[in-house]
Amino acid sequence: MMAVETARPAQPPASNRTNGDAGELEIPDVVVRRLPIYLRALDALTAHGVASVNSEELAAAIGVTAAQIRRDLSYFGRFGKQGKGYDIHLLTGEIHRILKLDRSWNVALVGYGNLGQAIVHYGGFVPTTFNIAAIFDRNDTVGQIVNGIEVNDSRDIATVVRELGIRIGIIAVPEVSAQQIADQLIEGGVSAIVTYAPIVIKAPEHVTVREVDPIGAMQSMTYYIDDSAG
Amino acid sequence: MMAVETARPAQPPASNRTNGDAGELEIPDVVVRRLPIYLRALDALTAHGVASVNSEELAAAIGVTAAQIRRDLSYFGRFGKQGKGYDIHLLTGEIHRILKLDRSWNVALVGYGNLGQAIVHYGGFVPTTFNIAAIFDRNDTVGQIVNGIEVNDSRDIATVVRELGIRIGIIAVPEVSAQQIADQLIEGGVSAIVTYAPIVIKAPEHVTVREVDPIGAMQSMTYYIDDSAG
DNA sequence: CAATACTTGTGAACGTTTGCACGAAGTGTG
DNA sequence: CACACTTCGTGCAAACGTTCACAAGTATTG
Repeated sequence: MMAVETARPAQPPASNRTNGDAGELEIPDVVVRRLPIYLRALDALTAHGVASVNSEELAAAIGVTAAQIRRDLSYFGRFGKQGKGYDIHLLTGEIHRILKLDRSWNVALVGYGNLGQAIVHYGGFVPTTFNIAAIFDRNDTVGQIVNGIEVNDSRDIATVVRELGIRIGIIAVPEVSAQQIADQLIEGGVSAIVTYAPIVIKAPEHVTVREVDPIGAMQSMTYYIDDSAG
Repeated sequence: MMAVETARPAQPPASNRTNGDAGELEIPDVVVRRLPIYLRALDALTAHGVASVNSEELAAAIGVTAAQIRRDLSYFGRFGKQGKGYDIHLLTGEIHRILKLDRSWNVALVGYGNLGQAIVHYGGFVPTTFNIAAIFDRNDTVGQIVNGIEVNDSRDIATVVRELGIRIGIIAVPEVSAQQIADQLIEGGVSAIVTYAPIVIKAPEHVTVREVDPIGAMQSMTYYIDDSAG
């Protein structure tokens, strides 16, 4: 797939670089986006019973350079050990902490059509990290009970989201209403949005938007298909 | 969503830069990935009855700079008109041609679980551009007729894909078997793969792989969520 | 415990991508 | 048809991201 993402230069610790000492560096968004990939590779290694890994091995597993991995991690601290590599358990923990994945996040899903249902029933959600805590739709699915929660009317997004303190939204509705849904989510206090609608969502600075766009991905891949041969 | 993509420095026309004249320039993959976004914005404008647009307006609609749009398009030709802007119909046609979207592509879908079904029933497929021509699965869905085509057994991927001359594959299966599926698609002659499985797919140079990763997107967004308040 | 081997973290070099700013080319009006 | 206005396409420079290469630290072996 492909992503059109609201690029963000990173701001979290953002102690305004007083200089000298250990002034928190500005962390590129590309780096932040790679951390989940490292996490997956580490999980796979753990599943294979490996306990330690060096940057070269990890790089080979992911398909990047070892230098990139070392540099990426160095933005956040010194997690490796010279002559040895990285302790997988420790590194996994550190990345979880960095990404704030060492807690549970409630998520609001808007749109309970084919796609929304596929998302809800997706088993791959890391169980304790993301938890679909509210579902919204407009049609006859409203009122239906799914996974123990009731499908709400889309009109109540802002209210319900605010009540539940939800900070993450997933938009799985047709493109026409996507911007409006985004606005309501933001009004409700959401500050991270994953959208499947193929439009550019406008959002204020402090809201991160990531677009899931398989069609765009395909459209850009055909460029590379060598069609000369029959 | 988010994408871990096999970055490709572009190679298509790739006349090996003899120099001087109009030597086809090496086109950055970032640029190619932005073209579908331009296309969507242009479509939206057309739907609003607009016939002509300048780089500044287009940029505002997408959320990028006007210079970037002009530069991106300049890689492929001179589609604008000074003092006037771009003719939307013309530009749309050019981008379609560039991305080879001025024809129909058959696509193979592997995995007919919740996700696969959502993909098949997704109305947003530009009707004539991408056409799901083969579906594969392993379970009891094999033999079922969907949209006029039969669900095939995953074991026959390479054969069927080759017979139908399919060049694009979508992987919507659990992660464990994803690499194996990719291998079979490639064996069948596919050279573009969109995968929803959260693993890094290994593929030869000439195959483009784009990963659709909503979970990764969420995991990286939590980094930016300011959780200090409430 | 000295010598050898390994691997990190990072300064500096490099390559890529973005944005500025302006000449050239077009439009439109009186 | 001359002049004012608009907007593209692009040379150039700055910003950004990646990779090289090596000093410094850690492990291992005889």
